[in-house]
Amino acid sequence: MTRPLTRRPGRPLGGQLDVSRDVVLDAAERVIARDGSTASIDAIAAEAGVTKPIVYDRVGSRADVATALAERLSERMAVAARAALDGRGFTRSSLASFIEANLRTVVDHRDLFLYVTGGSTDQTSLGRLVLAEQSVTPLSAALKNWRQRAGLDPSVSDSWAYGMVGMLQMASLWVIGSSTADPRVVADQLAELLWFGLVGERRTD
Amino acid sequence: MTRPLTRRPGRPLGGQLDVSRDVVLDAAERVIARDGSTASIDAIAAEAGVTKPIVYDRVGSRADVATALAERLSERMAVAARAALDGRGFTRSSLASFIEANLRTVVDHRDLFLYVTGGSTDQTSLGRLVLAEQSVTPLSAALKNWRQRAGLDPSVSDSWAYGMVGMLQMASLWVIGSSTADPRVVADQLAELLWFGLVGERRTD
DNA sequence: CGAGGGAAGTTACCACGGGTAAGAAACTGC
DNA sequence: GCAGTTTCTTACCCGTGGTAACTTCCCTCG
Repeated sequence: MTRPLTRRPGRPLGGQLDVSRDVVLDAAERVIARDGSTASIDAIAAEAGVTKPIVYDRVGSRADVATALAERLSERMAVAARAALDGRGFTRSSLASFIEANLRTVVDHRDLFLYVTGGSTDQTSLGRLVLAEQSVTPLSAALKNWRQRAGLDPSVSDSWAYGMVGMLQMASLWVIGSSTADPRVVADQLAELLWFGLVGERRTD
Repeated sequence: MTRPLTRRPGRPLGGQLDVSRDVVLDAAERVIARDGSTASIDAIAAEAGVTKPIVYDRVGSRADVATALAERLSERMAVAARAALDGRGFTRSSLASFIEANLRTVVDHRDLFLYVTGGSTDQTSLGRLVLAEQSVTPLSAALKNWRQRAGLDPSVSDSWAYGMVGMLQMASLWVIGSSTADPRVVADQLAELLWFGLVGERRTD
């Protein structure tokens, strides 16, 4: 009766695991930061010290992992944006700060951003929409609120929110990939465009 | 000496194939339109009546296929945009037409758009940048030219071009996925934003 | 006209990633 | 002590991108 050379399936000898959903997501972030945005579920599980089915149990499929990380990233972006605004009113300068904070957050989490906006298996692009909506929804609400107070047509809020988020995402991608684009300058130029429009003359609000 | 049940590798009996790069890309478009944006290389090859290595010989890797199709799509968008403008000057109304033409082109080629902007294997998102640049480059040039003539700072052209393309892509994605968003309305609202800016009062250029 | 060599394409294969099924040890309650 | 459940692992399946091996055609050259 020889012991098999390789262990057969079965619960290991150690006690109960204490691997929460957040521990798995933390591991995912670490491995993405270390190995890039192509991190596999296996690698994430290994980093968390567990195996693949645990990831599926605690978080879900790869798309679910991406969505969960998207929530973290957009939350971080919101925090940075709030810190940059810091009670200032809605001005051209504060808009530039808002954009710059978003760009810098993406630069600081380069591979996480790429993982989240990048490839999944099936409907990748529609998955990207899911991420975007986490930023779009509050932005749309803020725009609608502001337009209503100002006596302007609030129905533009959705289009504008999607458009602005898309603008930010593409600018982030550009800044990430280009060595010449400076976040501060890009943010200022995009603020110029959004604030005054293509034909707007420069004012000093 | 029995003949093997399955053919071994080897050149087939028929004459020379006449499958050009464009034939493969045509097949790719058909299968994407039929089966959705998750079409595999195998499926593309089968649709073209050939096998996988032919696709690699004529076009290249999956990323190369996506890039080639991106060229086709952006060319089609440019054609539609030119037709929509049709010699009109640069006005708010023509801007709306330009945006609407782009949105409608994407809607008409829904799955092709998703294939092209969607998942590849490695650096998906950076691949998306490659697609975007096909639209960004001419747009940036046009913006720079126009700003210079108008005596305005032309250095914003790159930021603005990337931002506008990102805005268009995200709006397209939204329109594709939403049943309520109407291309004409969205285009008009985005034109409003881009033309006058967030705080611009409405004029009637 | 026959042999040799490249060109052209097919089959078969590999690696790898997402996702799941089967199974063994450890707890739990009686 | 012992059945039943829980918890986790190993092992597996399948699809896809990408490539190697190999066979046949065809053209050229002696």
